[in-house]
Amino acid sequence: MTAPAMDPRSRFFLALSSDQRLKLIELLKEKEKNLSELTKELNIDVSVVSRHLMMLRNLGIVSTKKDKGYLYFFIADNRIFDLILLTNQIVSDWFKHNQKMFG
Amino acid sequence: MTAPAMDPRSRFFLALSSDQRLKLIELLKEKEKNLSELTKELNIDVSVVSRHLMMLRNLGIVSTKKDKGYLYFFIADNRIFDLILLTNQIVSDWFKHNQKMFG
DNA sequence: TGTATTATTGCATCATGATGCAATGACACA
DNA sequence: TGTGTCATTGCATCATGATGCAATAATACA
Repeated sequence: MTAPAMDPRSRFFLALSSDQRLKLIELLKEKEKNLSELTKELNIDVSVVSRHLMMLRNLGIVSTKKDKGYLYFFIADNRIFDLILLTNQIVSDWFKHNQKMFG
Repeated sequence: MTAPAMDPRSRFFLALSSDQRLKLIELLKEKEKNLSELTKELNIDVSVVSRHLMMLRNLGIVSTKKDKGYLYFFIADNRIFDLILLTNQIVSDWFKHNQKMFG
């Protein structure tokens, strides 16, 4: 199942299947930020952060705008937060229901 | 980022990041089915289908019940359909907005 | 103009998901 | 008890995502 043949929805979920990319989305919820700011908050190489952001950009989750020499990243579609919230609820309920497995 | 250390939400999205697993969820929307029935509808080995289903079970998306010698798989939490519907809308709007890239 | 900062990309390496075959276990039923 | 079906798991292989280093391109600014 290579990239271009993959269903866009699967690809979309794949973009969200990373702790660090979810963290990036969370960080951008506050306000738009550039690559350096975002890199300071995660503990990984700037090239990795850049690639994570590229993945989110390619799916329209994140957009960019140039301003005074900085490239600012921001959330392109706020419905992503509804999606993540609903996921939090589903996962949280599941964990409560199965606390024996994780307690 | 290995399995147990991964955020459950990332893991959840990972489970949805596969055409075939999304297809399985779709097939189970109609009614509960067993492994043989599901395997007939996808074009892959039964062992692969079993593993896909296991992944969905581990995240509480799919549950099972034994009945007359068959193991029936069914959707455990119907909110998964809300999630997928919202995703369809986001992805669809994104493609419309960028039709030049995909037309 | 020269230097430092910002962001991306090539490359190599490692980890992990995807797949199919074969073996095994569980179980219904003749 | 023997046989066939159903479902899972071990194993090997391939594809792909994750990561860090280094190089490059673009550009702000002294």
